[in-house]
Amino acid sequence: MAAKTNTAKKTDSSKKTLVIVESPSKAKTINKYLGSHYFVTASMGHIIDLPKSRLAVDVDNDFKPEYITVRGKGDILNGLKKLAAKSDKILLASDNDREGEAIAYHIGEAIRKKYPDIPMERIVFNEITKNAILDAIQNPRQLEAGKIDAQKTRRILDRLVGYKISPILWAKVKGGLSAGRVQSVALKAICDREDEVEAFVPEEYWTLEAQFSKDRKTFTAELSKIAGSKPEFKNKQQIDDFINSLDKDAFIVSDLSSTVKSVKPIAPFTTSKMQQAAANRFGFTSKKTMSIAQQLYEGIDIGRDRVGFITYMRTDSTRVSAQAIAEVREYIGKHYADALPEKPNYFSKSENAQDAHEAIRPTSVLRTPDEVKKYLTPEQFKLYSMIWERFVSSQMSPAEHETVTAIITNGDAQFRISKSTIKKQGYNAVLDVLKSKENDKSVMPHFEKGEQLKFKDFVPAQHFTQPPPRYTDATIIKFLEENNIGRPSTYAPTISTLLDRYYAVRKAKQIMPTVLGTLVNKIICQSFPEIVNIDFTSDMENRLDKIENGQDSYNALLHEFWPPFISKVNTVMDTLADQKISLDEPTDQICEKCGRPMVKKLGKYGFFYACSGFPECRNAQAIPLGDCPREGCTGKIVPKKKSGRGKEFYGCTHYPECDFISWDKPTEFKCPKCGKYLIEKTDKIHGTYKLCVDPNCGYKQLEEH
DNA sequence: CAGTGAGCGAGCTTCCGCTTGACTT
Repeated sequence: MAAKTNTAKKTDSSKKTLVIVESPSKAKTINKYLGSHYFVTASMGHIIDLPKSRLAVDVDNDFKPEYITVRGKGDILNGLKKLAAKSDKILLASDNDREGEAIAYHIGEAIRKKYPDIPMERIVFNEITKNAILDAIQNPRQLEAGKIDAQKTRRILDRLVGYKISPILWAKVKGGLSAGRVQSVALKAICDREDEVEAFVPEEYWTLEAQFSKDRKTFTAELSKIAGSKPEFKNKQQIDDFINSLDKDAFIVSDLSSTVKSVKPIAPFTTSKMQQAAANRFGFTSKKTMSIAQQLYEGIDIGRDRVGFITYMRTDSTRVSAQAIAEVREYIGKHYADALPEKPNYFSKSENAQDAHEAIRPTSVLRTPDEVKKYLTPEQFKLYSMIWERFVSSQMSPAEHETVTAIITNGDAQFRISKSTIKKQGYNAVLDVLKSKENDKSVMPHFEKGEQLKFKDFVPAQHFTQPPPRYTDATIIKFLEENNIGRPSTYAPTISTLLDRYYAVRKAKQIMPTVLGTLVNKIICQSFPEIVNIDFTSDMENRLDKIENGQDSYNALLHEFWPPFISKVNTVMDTLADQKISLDEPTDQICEKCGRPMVKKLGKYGFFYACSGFPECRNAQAIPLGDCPREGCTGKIVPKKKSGRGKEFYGCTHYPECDFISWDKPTEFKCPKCGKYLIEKTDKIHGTYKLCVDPNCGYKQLEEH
């Protein structure tokens, strides 16, 4: 009897508790906190989902979804089951948000099918600290049906929209195209902006500055008002007339004022803000930013240890753990004592943040950029420095700027000159960017009120109004985030989708629609205006919140949405004519074989030049990326592949007469030294830099920043 | 780590949201 109890006890204590999280890096960290009585492992995101190959939603049967194990995730699921068999308890610890709840539910169900008796609990934490994890384990809860239902509804709605509208595009335009709740809104924004750019008519206007001398120095004031309103000069005649109307001996300093402005530091990074800042400061694409951030998150070798440098990089929260606040306050107190506020700064969270993770911040502020530079690639260093600076500054005191302004009057005309100085550096002390801006070079002498000034010259300047800027990675992400469309994990992939489908191209950071993108957008806007209206997603989110709170049944939204939607889909499919407008774009190339003009076409591998005489003339050419650098060769460099597969390389169109060949893709830039094209290289010492194709030339252009 | 030379135009596709490596000389 006693022996039996003993055995049972022994078996029990030899079993462990299984903790399942989403990210393997997170699993590693938590493993360190929990020790040997726990298995901590990762699901790597969703493992159960709708199959990719068919709709898999029974629209006649209450929208019952058909869920399967995601392709390629079978091994992970089996691994989880194996660990489950060795465990006497399972803690479902996926992220604390709508998707995480669904992941927990799916994993729980899959394991329960095989091992119905292992007890399971749901635990959540929104920071990866030892205390937070131990606290979560002490306070398990049940799965939240509302969240799971909300996720299911979201998933099905997106499936119905995407898989019902895309086939219309296949039928009416061409195969392989796609539409969806998120990508189609992004495409519409890009097309709308292009329309504005095209419709824009620049208007001429003139501004006026006046130069004076005082104390043997020249200073400049700009015309700010005439008779109390903003000056408007449309042409040279108008500005000349105005200049002639002024009395050059009547410039009087009429007013002096000074204002002190306090500028608060901004919140630490969320995903979208980090992507925007990295795009604006370093010109990184959002894809590149995320890949570098992933490296910093997963860990960098420092000596014999490997540590994660930043917290999780896909987040919509600006929240910071108490532990990190304490650490950064101690750091600020030591290094910037006069910029340590009495209390920590808190930043309100965005309305729709699901708040499963902290803000993006360094895992330890003690790893200063300078100290860890030697472990990082140049690009990792740039991104890490930016994250570190933003976080430290976010917990510092405001900066104070003083602006002194003098108003100079002449009749009813007012000129002004102002100069800003930093009174208190505050959080700026830690920001590299702003340090360089400090030396304001404008001259501002000391004035007395009523003083008459010694006039020197007028400087009129011609300007033209500028069109609105096209979207960039930074601004399209800002647009999506502000309208709560898409999530931190999808901003970068959404841009990639638009580029992969050839709906848009990126030229010198600007995102512009192609002929195809414009056509697809036109069809969707005409046939499904409600889907690409930004209210569609916010209305959906409101309904999902109600489902989550139990105020709405999970499929009421789908029952309302579906009948008018599918009837519209059917009508459009039956009535919309094939889009016969040609997607071909004219070029200035002439066909070498028959002399007809070549056109730019879109094939399944991207754009190419083809003879406009197709099918009589089947001449086709790759799009040249630059001129052949060989001395005396008039060929062009085009992308090539070994029998259609493998890594792309670049060769001369005059092959085999010219055998120039290279792995390096030409950039759009020309060498300022010899005129041949530049290539881009990345290495550990210089980061990404441009280089002349011709090693004999040797020109090298390192990136600034 | 080195390695290199096709063809596209009509042919089976697609969503959003979680998460990382992986096709195979």
